[in-house]
Amino acid sequence: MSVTIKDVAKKAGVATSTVSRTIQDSPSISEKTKQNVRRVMKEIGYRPNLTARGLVNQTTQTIGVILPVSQGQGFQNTFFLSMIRGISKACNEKKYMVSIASGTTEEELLESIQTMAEGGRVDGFIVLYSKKDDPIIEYLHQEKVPYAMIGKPYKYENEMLYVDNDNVIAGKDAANYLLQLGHKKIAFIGEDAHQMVIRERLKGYTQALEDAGIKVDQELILDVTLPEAAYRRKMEQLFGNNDFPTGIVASDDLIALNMSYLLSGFGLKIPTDVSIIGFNNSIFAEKSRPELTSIDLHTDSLTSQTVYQLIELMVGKQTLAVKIILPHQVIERQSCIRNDN
Amino acid sequence: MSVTIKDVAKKAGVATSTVSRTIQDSPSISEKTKQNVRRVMKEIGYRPNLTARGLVNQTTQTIGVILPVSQGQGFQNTFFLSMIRGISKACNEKKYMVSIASGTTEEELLESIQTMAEGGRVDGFIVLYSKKDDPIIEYLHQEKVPYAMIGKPYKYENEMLYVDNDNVIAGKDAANYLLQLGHKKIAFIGEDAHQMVIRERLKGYTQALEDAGIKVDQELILDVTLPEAAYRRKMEQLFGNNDFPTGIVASDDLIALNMSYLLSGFGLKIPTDVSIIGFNNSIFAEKSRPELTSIDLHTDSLTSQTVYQLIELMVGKQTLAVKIILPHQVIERQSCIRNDN
DNA sequence: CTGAAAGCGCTTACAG
DNA sequence: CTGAAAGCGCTTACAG
Repeated sequence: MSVTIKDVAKKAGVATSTVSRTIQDSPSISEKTKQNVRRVMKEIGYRPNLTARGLVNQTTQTIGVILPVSQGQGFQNTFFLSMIRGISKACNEKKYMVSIASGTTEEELLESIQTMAEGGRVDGFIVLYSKKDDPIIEYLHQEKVPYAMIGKPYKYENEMLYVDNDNVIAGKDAANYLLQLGHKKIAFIGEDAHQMVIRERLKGYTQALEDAGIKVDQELILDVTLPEAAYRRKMEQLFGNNDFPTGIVASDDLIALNMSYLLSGFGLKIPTDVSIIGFNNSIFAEKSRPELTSIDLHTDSLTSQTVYQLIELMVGKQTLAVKIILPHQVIERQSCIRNDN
Repeated sequence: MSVTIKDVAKKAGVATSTVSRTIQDSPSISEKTKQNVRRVMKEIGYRPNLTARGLVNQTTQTIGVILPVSQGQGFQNTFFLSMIRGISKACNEKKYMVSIASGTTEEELLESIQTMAEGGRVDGFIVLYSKKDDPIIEYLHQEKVPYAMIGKPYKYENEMLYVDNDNVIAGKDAANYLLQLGHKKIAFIGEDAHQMVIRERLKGYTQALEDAGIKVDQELILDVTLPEAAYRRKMEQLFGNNDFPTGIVASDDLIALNMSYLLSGFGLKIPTDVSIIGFNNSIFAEKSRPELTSIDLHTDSLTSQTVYQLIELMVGKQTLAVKIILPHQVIERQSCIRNDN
């Protein structure tokens, strides 16, 4: 139905191969012919059929993005969407397309990834999460499908491409920021301790406290995914009396936001009573009142670097297991103040 | 590199056409041959090359999902991700893939959509937003690319496929819910009045109040996208004295969540002082404390219906401009109580 | 019930 | 500098 290379060739009075070569701007075609062909292409509105091109080149110019199996990832929502957007942006620039692989169960996800990979619909994948014993990673690895991870791998760390922040140091910096402001009793609130990111940030938090000569109290560490009742009890324990923590490291801006509301239930205000610092420097950090001090992770570079590196890998220019660690920085806003008790 | 239909044919001692037909489970092939061929396929790990198939069938089995140009859509984040997940789920089921079209500018978005559409990489699109004078819609319409909208179209309403809630009635129901609880002074907080959804919900809110014989006070209507200072001033005006609204209709759960925090700044508590109802019945409604009463919009059906209908349209089984309006319902939680002043 | 052949829209050696 | 031909991995009339 649409106009093909043949139509262009006929109308321009050349062979299809000549048209193909001018599309690729091959130096073996004279400038004159190229111009003529280009004119015709414009005239009849030719657009190359990417499917046909893909078939002969054995390449699809598309990257698959793998979302974690959906469940309880509530607070991470915003992170994934910005990842998708960032990847999409970098891909637009490189003339790649992006496909989404997602599923309600691990089987569904794997199935979808398999048909994409083996059906030749993507050249490679970007995995947006990291967890232990992940059959998806196992599959990609076994089948030697090109892939990259945003985050820190549990396994194959030295054999795969990944882009990440140093979340241990980031966690440390968050805690240090509060320590430096004079806070002594600092809590850590995270979502789902099984996630690599959270574990690392928690580790950094722990180190910072230890380095400051403060004994780490397990009671100060809270997991949002705790059952309702248990969570409520712990909150009561922590903030229900006068000896409450004056500082909080929240593993995510949204968690910080929710936290501030919960605190108001105990009659505590941010930052007057409690200082809080989040991660991601997301839109929520800017939109919440007071504006949230947050650790910026350069998510833009996270996505663009991943895309560029993965493309190198896919076109075979590079086979090394490159790791890229991006810097982070504290963005100071209004949710933290000095505490000199 | 990978195993093709030819390999299967040779090993099974049949022609490639026979292999192709057994893949499609054609009735013209004997059960015996099919079984033999299937065995061989399994044995040597054959997976059809979707690109090749797409080339001959002139179909790609993929749906493009169009995200709005990114800017200030903060609170909607969660909505788009759940749409992507829902679409992906329905597509997995129907053996379709999903590609993402997104851009930082309208030009970038359009460009990306064009190469997808004209490059033959998608069979159709789902548009996840609705706005006035949208060049994207214009393009899709002119070029007769199959597409569907989730939401209510500004233009071509009678010529296109869309799936939506009745947001006017939903807005009305939200306001009525509060009215019925005895609230008289009810505020409406929304994000970006240019969006169709918000306009509709606001309209419903207005109607409900009028129907109840309450004059609608423009001061009670707040737009989150207002500049910082102006927003703060309006909040002060509304909640800075004793005559504050006792009920709030928030156009989104996240806005409601943020609102509750802001209110705590005025010493007001949910639901003791102010009752609040949100939209989307999102994870935030469940996770916030108190749990949020919210209007469920059946987002799952929103996505699945859209996918099914769009597929019908793409395969040409249907050319009508179907509209599907999904029901909604109030999910009662703990953020609203009676008010008998 | 099965196979040989043409074709989907491109690209790329190979000749000239 | 340009063209004729083969081929990427499939599907589908057309014959038999």
